[in-house]
Amino acid sequence: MSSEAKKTRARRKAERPTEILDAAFEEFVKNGYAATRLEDVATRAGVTKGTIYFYFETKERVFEAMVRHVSQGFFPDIGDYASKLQGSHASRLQALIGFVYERIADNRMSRETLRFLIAEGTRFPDLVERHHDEFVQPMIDQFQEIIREGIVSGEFRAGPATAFTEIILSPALLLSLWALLFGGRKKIDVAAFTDASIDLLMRGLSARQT
Amino acid sequence: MSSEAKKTRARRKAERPTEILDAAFEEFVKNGYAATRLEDVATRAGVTKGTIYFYFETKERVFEAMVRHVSQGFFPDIGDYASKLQGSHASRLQALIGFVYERIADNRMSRETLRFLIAEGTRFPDLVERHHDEFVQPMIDQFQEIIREGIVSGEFRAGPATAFTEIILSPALLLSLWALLFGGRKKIDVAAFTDASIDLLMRGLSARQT
Amino acid sequence: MSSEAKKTRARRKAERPTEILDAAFEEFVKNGYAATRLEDVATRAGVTKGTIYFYFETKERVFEAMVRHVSQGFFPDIGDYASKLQGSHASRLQALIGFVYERIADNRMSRETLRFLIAEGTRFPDLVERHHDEFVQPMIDQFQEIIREGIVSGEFRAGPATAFTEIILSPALLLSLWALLFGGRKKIDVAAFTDASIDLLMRGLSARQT
Amino acid sequence: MSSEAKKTRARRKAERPTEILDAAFEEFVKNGYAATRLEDVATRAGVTKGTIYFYFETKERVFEAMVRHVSQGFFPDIGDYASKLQGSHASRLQALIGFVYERIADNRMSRETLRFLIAEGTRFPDLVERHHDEFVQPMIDQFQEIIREGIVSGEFRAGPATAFTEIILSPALLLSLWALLFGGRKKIDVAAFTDASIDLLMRGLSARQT
DNA sequence: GATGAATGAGGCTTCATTCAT
DNA sequence: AATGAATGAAGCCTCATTCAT
Repeated sequence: MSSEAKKTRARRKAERPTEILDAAFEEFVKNGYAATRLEDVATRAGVTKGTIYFYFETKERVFEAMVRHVSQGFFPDIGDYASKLQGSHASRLQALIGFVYERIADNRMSRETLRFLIAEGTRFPDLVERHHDEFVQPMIDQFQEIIREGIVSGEFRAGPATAFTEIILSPALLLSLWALLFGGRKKIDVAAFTDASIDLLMRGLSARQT
Repeated sequence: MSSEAKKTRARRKAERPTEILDAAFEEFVKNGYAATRLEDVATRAGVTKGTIYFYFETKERVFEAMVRHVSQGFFPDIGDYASKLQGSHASRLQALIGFVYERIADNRMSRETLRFLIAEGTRFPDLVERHHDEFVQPMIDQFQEIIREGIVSGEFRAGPATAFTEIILSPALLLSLWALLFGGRKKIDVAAFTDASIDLLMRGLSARQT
Repeated sequence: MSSEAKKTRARRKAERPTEILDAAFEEFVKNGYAATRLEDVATRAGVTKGTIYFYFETKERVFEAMVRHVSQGFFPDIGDYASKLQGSHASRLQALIGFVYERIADNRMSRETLRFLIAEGTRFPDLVERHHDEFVQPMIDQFQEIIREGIVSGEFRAGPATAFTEIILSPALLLSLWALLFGGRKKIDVAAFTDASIDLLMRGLSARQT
Repeated sequence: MSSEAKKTRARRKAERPTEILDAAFEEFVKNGYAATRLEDVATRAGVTKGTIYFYFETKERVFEAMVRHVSQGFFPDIGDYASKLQGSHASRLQALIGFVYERIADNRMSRETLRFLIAEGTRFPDLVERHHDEFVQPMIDQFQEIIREGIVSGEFRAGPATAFTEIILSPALLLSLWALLFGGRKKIDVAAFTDASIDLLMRGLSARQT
């Protein structure tokens, strides 16, 4: 008997929505929002169409719930991580950049969520808004804070880029987009790319010449 | 009699495909590939459904032709522009970055093309491939060349980032994505952002401390 | 409550394909394959368009299934019938000819199936093949056998026609075609025609002068 | 310069309708009435769609004209042929049967016309009517006459089949249908089949035993 | 809770027909 | 006479959604 089969009915029931959303993620990734059939989602989740409608009102709600569901997974605790960092502001910034690049840019779920937001953002503006408020802005704020403190401490210079902390995220975005667009064909060495980005950014921000 | 009606049949015919593709661009931007009805494209172009099928085989072909059509407009001559640049490598690099950021990142057609490629790249892999070969790679090559020469001349240092010239494009991508995702809501001052990016990048690349 | 409405869902479902195929037969007879709209088939069957597509993949599949469906009805047991025949070979042959002429040539479903095969055989070659193997060839074989035995027993002469048993079927075909082409306008008395054909054929095959 | 190109404009013009109908025949044979596109007919005829509409009002008229056109070719003069026959009634009947079987049953145009009439007879009842009156009935009448005279002269017996002269045509129909249905796959040796049919029929009709 | 048969609106595509040139 | 661009009605097929069981 499989571990799946061993589960109690109550336990299985509680997991149904999650299973559906996981299946939805794969199907929406494969075909995009409009071209995905709820029937295929159901099949992948091991249920039937009707069951999906028991848990979700419409296809749009499935999509929204799916985006929320996968969003939880890939960025659990940047605040947590940031608060535990030690050392100079420069080293903390480096660590944070590395964390973001590897946890986000190089993460399939994060990447495909970005695709969903770009592709369907017009249809689902709330999703974009939410994503910005819950993930993007806090991330920027973390960087902002370290940089501001670093300037105060004299490690970083107060250049114009400090007004656009987003710039620090941009290489990560490029990494994501590259993967979304060129997939396996034009691979970028994430670790090397991250190191190069950190080198460039740190030097650009630094108050002194290394 | 409208100016449209005055045109000869032959002249009208020659313009029809372009008119259809322009209309297609607007409709695909508004709704995305799948949710766009060719009937609406036709109406916007001032023709009927059947006429579209006289010029294009399928909806997919319309989409592909549309992407190719708009792609021609927004990046006519980066090689041209680059070859005319004078002065130090640093100043030439700055000029090129400014050119790219303003002509591409801050251009609606370019931006929406990026959305098309991200959203529908899986369905239209040839389009992505083509875009890479004709636009992305040449752009990277231009930057590559200036940087390499700048290193030889001693203006730039041979840091790890020189192996990932794409990084220089990344703030421009962020600019594009920001516009695609947050549209009018969270505006970024393009000029100031460009200046900040240039400052950061130039300082990061520079061989000496300013 | 109609008797239809009383039936359980499961029972209704089991009958649906048959109901659809019966309706399809009538519509395809009325308009031919291409000019028949699946919507009309649906209406006649008391369902909607979508239901047809729940049971059949395409219009072509509906047509194929319809031909198979009606084919089952009109020729249940020629082998059965032939094996039960008694008496001289001549009388057995006569009985078999009568059976074929009345059950097949004078049967609307059989006749219209012949029209389908002639009209759409190019588009549905498998249907023709199948029809030949399951109905035509076995029928010919039955005649063949009786004639061969009749020759051995001295009842029939070994003329050249014994190599073309199909000839015996030809008056039946003419009967079918006449009905298909001239319908009610130029009626042929089937019984009299059958008798005349039998008379002619039997005399043509017979070894002695009557 | 091809012989085609040498023709005067006036001469070519006079042949246009014929060329169109010849092309129409081939296309209608290939696809059937409904599935044939006038555009393809035009292309095959070396003209454009508009030209067809210059000569014919509608697709239906093209089809009707085409059937009439090909009908003229394949049975020019059965009356002529019959009137020239010499010898006994039996030998004249044999000759006529042979003529019909070889000129009609074994003729592609005749055969495909039969298919057109069976497939589209419901849509074009006039065509069927016309065909019956101009070709079928005269043919039957010819046979009728010879047989009647043969009975008077004592060559044929006055069996029931003499009331159904059509029977004599039935092997020819079978030959046609076999070709229409099974095409090249299940070939019948026309000459041998004709001989066998004649043998069977003549013996069936004959007043004496051979 | 779950199923899956049934619905029907909607969109892509085809093609006979028209008509300005 | 001939062309071929343009029209628009029509039909196949899809699939989100419903609901009786």
